[in-house]
Amino acid sequence: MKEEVNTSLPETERNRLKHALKCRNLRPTRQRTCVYGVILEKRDHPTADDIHLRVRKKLPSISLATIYNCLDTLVECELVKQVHLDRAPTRFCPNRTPHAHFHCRDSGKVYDVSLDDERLSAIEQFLPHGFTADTIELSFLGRGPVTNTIS
Amino acid sequence: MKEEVNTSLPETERNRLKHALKCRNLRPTRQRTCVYGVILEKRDHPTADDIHLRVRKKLPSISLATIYNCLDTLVECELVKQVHLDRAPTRFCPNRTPHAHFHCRDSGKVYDVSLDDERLSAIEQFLPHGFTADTIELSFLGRGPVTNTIS
DNA sequence: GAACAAAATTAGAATAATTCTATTTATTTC
DNA sequence: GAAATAAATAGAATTATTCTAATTTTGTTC
Repeated sequence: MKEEVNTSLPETERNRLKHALKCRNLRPTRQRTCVYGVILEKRDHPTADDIHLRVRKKLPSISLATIYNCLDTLVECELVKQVHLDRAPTRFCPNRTPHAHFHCRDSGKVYDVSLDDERLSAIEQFLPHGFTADTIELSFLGRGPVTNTIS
Repeated sequence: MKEEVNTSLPETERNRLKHALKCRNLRPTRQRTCVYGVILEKRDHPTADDIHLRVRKKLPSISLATIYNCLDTLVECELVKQVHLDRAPTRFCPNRTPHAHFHCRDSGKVYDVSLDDERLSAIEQFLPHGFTADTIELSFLGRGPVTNTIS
């Protein structure tokens, strides 16, 4: 039995997802759509576990294994990027434009740092002859701008 | 009882370690010395587990927890860097000069990609105003130079 | 639209990485 | 050399991720 569940993914993104999946002979299942929706909804670099908690509000029976499956598919489709910081669980990011990440030691927050074409190609040129990269990950660890505190 | 074990760390590195530890009021224990020695010996970006196996040849009773403790200390002392690739265990690298990492999809090998001052400061300038980073991690995922294969 | 094949999901177990806790051992300081 | 502190230890605990085998869903063919 197929229940209709609103996985509330805006038209543009839904089409982007459908298209990217179709190119690879994969199906836009409810689970994949919903996982993608949740990642787009709150762009705070959630872990698989965070995503599981959020998706369960819409698809209460979804398992963590499926979350990982869906995420792997989305990464394959280049709709989502993985972020590897510290000895911490992998985080996921739907920002498809070239960008780096900044991880604040104080707040734990992760910020996107956008990279224009010039910067991106500068980085690509770091590679010695014979090496080609399909994925570049750049991350900073430090302190972000001082936020107001009660002092 | 103190057994003398040769942890075979060359003079220069031994001094570097001693100095870095002293600055932070930490002690150059046999375990720390040996872990550092092993990391310097074979610069293949080993995991904590790899390091455990290697150190045990010299200090057979050392525990994995101590390996992690020592590694954390060495990272704190800026003698060792952590490398975070994929959803894989953290690797450790004794290259103290600025460099990026290249991870080969085919062989799984990790290469250091050295960064001169110019490149490093170019990267630092990516950060928006108000952000300061003490650690920068840049990694590439792709294919390395083709090695000879039996075809 | 029934029947089959292929793809995807599922629960839960298994594995593996890392951290924690409580105890023991070693080192420094007085 | 005793007290105080730091570090190491074993092993348990926790957590992240993967795997397995069974079930459900989807797509295709007749």
